Amino acid sequence: ENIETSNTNENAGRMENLFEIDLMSYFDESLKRNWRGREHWKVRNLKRSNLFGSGPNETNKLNNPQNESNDDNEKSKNETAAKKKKKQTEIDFFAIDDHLEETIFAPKKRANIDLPLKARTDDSHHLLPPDYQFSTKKITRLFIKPTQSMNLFTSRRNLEPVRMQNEKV
Amino acid sequence: MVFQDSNADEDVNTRIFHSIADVFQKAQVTYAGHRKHVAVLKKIQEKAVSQGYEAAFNYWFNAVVSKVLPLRKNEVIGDRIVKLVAAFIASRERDLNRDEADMKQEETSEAEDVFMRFMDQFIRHILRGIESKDKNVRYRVVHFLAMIMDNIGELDESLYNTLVWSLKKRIYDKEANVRMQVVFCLTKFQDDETIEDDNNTKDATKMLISLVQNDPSAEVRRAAMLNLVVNSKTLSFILERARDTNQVNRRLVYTRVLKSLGKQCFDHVNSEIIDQLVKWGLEDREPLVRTACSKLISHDWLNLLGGDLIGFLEKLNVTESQVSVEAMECLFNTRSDIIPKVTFPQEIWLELTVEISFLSRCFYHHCVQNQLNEIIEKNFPEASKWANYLNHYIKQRFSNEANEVLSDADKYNLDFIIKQLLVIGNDYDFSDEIGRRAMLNVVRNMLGIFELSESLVDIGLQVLKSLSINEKDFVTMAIEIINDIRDDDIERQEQEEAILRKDRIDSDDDNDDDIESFRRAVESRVSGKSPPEGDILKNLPPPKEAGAETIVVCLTRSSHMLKLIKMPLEQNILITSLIDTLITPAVRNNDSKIRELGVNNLGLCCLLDLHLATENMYIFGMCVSKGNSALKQIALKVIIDIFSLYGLEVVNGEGKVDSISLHKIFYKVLKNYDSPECQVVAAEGLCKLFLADVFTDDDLFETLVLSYFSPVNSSNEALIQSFAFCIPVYCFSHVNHQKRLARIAADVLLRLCMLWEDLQVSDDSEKDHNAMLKPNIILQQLIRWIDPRNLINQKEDEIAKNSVQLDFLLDFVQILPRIDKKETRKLLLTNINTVFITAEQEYHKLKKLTEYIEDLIESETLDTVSRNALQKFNENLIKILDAAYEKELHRGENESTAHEDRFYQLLEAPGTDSDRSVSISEENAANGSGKTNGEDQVPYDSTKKRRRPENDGESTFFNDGIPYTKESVDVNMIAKSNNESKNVGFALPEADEQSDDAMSIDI
DNA sequence: GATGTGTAGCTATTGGCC
DNA sequence: CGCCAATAGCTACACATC
Repeated sequence: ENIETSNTNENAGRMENLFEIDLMSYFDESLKRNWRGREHWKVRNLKRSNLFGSGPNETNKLNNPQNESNDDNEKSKNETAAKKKKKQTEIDFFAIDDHLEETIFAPKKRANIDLPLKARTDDSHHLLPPDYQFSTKKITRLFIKPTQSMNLFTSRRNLEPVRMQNEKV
Repeated sequence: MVFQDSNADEDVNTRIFHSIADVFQKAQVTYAGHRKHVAVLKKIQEKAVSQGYEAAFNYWFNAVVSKVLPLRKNEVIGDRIVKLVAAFIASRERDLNRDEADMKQEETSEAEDVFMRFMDQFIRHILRGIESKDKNVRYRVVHFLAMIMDNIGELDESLYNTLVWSLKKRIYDKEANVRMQVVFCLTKFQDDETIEDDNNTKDATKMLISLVQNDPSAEVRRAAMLNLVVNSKTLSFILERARDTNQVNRRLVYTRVLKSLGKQCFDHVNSEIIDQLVKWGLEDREPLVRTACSKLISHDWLNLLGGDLIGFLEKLNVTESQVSVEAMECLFNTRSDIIPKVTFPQEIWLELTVEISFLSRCFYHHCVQNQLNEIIEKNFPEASKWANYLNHYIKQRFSNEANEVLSDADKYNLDFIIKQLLVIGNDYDFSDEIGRRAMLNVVRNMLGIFELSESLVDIGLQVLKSLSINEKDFVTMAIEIINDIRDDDIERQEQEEAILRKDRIDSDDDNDDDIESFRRAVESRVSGKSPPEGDILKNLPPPKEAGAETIVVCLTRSSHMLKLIKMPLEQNILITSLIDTLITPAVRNNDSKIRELGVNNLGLCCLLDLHLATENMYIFGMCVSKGNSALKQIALKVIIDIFSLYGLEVVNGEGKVDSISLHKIFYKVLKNYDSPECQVVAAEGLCKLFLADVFTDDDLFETLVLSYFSPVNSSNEALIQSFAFCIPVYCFSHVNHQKRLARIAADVLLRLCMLWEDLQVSDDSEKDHNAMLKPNIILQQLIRWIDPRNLINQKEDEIAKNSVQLDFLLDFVQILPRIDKKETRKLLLTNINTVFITAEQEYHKLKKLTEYIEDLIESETLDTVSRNALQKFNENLIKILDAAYEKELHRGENESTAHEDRFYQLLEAPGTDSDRSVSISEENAANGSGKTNGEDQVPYDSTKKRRRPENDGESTFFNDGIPYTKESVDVNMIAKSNNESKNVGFALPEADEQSDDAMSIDI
C-alpha cells in the first residue's frame, strides 16, 4: 500500500510539474512578442481561439450558408474581373493629350506633399529599447537565491522549496 | 522601318512621333524584345538627328514618357517603360564610352553632344513633375531618376544643382516610396567619397545618415542602410540598425551588411561592437533574426577564419564578452562537423590562454550536453590531473611572488582561466576517490585565499558542493573555510599588535607584559568588556573582531554558500552559529557594504527557516523604508522571496508584522520613481506574489496596473517590460485573477482618462503628451486582459458563460459620465464593440446593460461616431438578449418558475425606476463571490461599492482626484490597522527624519 | 483609426543542370 | 555533388478604404 500511494503521489507531483512547465512555456511563447508593452502590443498576438463563434455576428452567418456561397462566387468573379481590369489597361501612346502635362505638372498649390516636421526626426532613432527578457523562468526564480524557484500555477498558496536547479555559470 | 524620307516638315515630325509611340506601345506589354526596342529607338534618334529633327525626337520622347508618369508604383506598364528608357540611356552611354575607347574622336564629340542635350532636356522635363501634387507622378519622376542615375553622364552645372536641390527637398516627401527612390538617387552622389576625407563628409552621405536614423518608414531606412558607403564614419550608423524596430532591417544587418563586410569586419570593427552585435542577434525576439545571426557566425565567419575557433574568440575578446558562451554553443550546435576537429593535447593544459581555456570549457559543456563521452575521455584528463592543472594556475596567480611578477592584466587573465577550469570541474566525473580528494584539497585551499575574486568564490563553492558527500558536509567545509579566514585575521592583528608592543617593550626591557596584555585582550574579547582605561592609553585596544575587509570576505563566502543549500536550518547548528557570530553583527554594522551583505545573508538564512523569516520581517521592512537605495533593494528582494516561499504565514499574527504595513511599503517603493531599480523589483515581486495568490488585495493590484500606464514611469523600460509580461500572465492564468482586474478596470480607466485630459491641457510640449497612452488604447488593453477567451484551461461553454467583460461594461457605462471631455468619451465608445458578449451570460446583466446603453443613446449628446458605435453595439446586444431570453425560458421550464416570473416582469416593465434600482450588486454578491473557491475573500459587491465615485473619499487610495501622484497612499489605513491589532507595524517617519541611525535596531 | 487587402522578403522544396 | 531557377507558402509590414 505504502509503495503504491507514494507512487501515485509521485506521479501526481510529476504531473503537476509537467503542467507547470507546460503553462510556463505557453505563456513565454504567447507573450514573447509583446515584450515592449504599452502601445507596442499588437492585436495579432494571442490569436483568439476562434474555435467557436467569436462574435455576435456569427449566428447570422451560420444561418444563411447559401447566401454566403453566392457571395463568394460573386466576390471571386468580381475579384478576377477587377484584377484583369487593372492589369489589362494599356496606354495608348499614339493618343495626343495636350492637357495631360498641364495636369500632372500642375503646381502643387496648397496640397502638402511634405512630411510633417515632427515626423522627420525621432528621438528613439527607431531603435528597440534594451530587452530585459522577462520570462516565466525569470519570474519564478527567487531574487536572492536564483537556484531556487517557485511554482506559479500549481499548488496555489504554495510553496515548498521546490526544485533545486544547479545552474551553470 | 516606319518612317521614310519625306519633304513635308509635318510629315517627318509625325513619323518620328509614331515611331517612338510604336516602340513604347509594344514595350509596355512585355519585357521581351526590349533589346530590340532599344536598338530601334536608337535608330529613330540617329535618323532624326541626321535629318535635323533632333528637337522633335526629344519632344516626342518626352511626350510619351509623360503618359507613364501618373502610373502608381508596381504598375507593370510603368515599370517596363522606366526600364526601357533606362536601357536606352544606358546603351547610349555605353556606345559613347566604347567609341571613346576606340578613339573615334570626331564622331564621339558629335554623339556626345547629342546625348548630353538629350539628357539635359529629358531630366529637365521630368523634373517638372517632382513636386506634382499627384504622388504617383512624384514617384515615377524619382523612379526614372534613380534608374538612369548610373548613366547620367556629365551634367550641366545649373541642371546638376537643380537636380540635387530638388532631390534634397524630396527626402522629406510625404510618401515613403518617393523618399525611397530619392535615397537610391542620393547614393549615387556619394560614390566618389570612398576615399575618406576626415572632416568633410559629403552632403549626400550626411543626409543618408540622417535618414537611416530618423525616417519613419522602415523601408526607407532599409534603403539608406544598404546603400550607404561603408567607411569608418558611416559604419556605426549602419550596424546600429541591428536594433532597428523593423525585423527585416535587423535581419539584413546580419545577412547582408556584415556578410558582405567579410574580413573587414574583424579588422575595422572593435570587439566590443562585434560582441554587442552577436548578442543582439542571438537574443533577438524574432527567430529569423536569430537564425540569420547564427548563420553568419557559424558559416560565413567560421569559413572566413578558416575554422579558427581561437581566432574567433580573440575577435570577440572573450574575457570581456557577454555572449561568447552562447556564440560557442551556437557554433557547436550548427556545425557539428567541427566537433571531431577540436582536440586538446595533454601539453595544452599547462599552457592555457584565456581563449583556449574558454574553448575547452564550452567544448566540455557541449560534450556533456550531448553525451559525447568518448570525446571527453579522449580530450580531458582524469580528475586528479585536472586538480593539478587547476592548482598550477592558482599557484601561479596567488603565490607570494605573484604580486611582484604579475601585471593586473595577467592576474585578470589567470582568474579567467581558473574560472573556466572550475566550471569544467563542476561537471567532472569524481567517482574516483583519489581525484575527488585532490580536487577537494585544491578548491578548499583556493577558497581560503583572502584575495580571491567574488566570481571565483561563487564557482569555487559550487564545485565544493559537487565534491561534497552531502549538504551537511558541504556546509561544514564552507564554514570551516570562513572561520579560518576570520581567525587568521584576528591572529594576524594580534601578532601585529604584539610586534608593535614588542618593539616598545623591547625598549622598556620587559617581557612579561606581553603575555599579560595578551591575556587581557583575549579576556576582554570573550567577556565583551573593554579593558581598563589606563590600558587603552598604554596599549592599542585589542581587536574584538576581524577587520572590515575580512568581514566582507567572510560574508561573501557565506552568502554564496547559503545560496546553494536547501537543508532546513534546525538541522544545521553550524549555520545558526554563523548567524550569531557573523551575520547578525554584520546587519548591525555601520559600514554600509557590510550591512548590505549582512542583510543578504540573513535573508538567505530566512529562506531556510520559516521561524527565522517571521522574526526578521520587521528588520527587512525597516531596511526598505529607511535604508539607502542599495540596502532597500536587497531587503525588498528578501521580503519578496520570503513571501514567495512561505506565503502569508510570516505575517499577521501575535508578534508578527502585519501585512498592511508591508503593503504600504510596497506602495511607497512602487511610487518612488527616484529609484527606478527598486520600482522594478517591487513590480516584478508583487506580480509574483499576486500570481502565487499570496497577495489578493484589489487596491494594491490597482496600483500595479496604474503604474504600468502612468506616464511618470514611461521611461522606466524595465518596469514597463516587467508589467507587459506579468499582467497578462496574471490575468490569463486564473478566472479569479481576471475578475480582479475586471473589478478595478473601470476605476483604472477613469483615473487614467482624467490624467490624460489634464495632460492634454497642460502645455508641457509633446514629450509628456507622448508619454501616456491614449485612453482608447488603454481601454483596448484592459479589454484584452479581461477577455475570457484568453484564459487558460477553459472549456468553450465556460468561456461563453464568463461575464467578466460584461461586468466591466456595467461599471464602464457608469464611469463614463464622469469623464469630462466629449472627445475622450468618444475615444472610449468607439471601442465598445470589441467586448465579448454572449447569450450564455447572465440574463439580468445583459438586460441591465441594454438599459444603460439605451439611456446613453438617448440622453447623451453624442457625435455621430460614438452614436454609430453605440447603436451597432446595441443592435448586437439586443439580438443576444433575445437569444439569452430564449435560453432562460427553456431553463425556467426545466427548473423552476420563480426565475421566469422575474424575467417576465423585467421584460414587461423595461426601464422603470423600480427595476433599475434592483441593484446589480445584489446579484453580484450572490454570483460573484460564491463560485470562487473562497479565494476572493472580498465580496464582489463591497469592493465595488467602495469604488463607486460617490464614496471615493472614504477609503480609496487615490482620494486626491488625480490618479497616481505623489503621496496618495492613505495613512488612515495603516493607523487603523495599528490600533486594531497587536501586530508590529512600521513607524514610518517622513523623509526628513530618515537617517542611518534609524537602522541600528536590536533584534 | 479600425479595417481588410496587398506586398516584400524571406524559407523550403522541387527538379533540372553541369 | 552542388548549383541554379521555379514554385509555393509564410509573416510582418505597408497601403487603401471607409
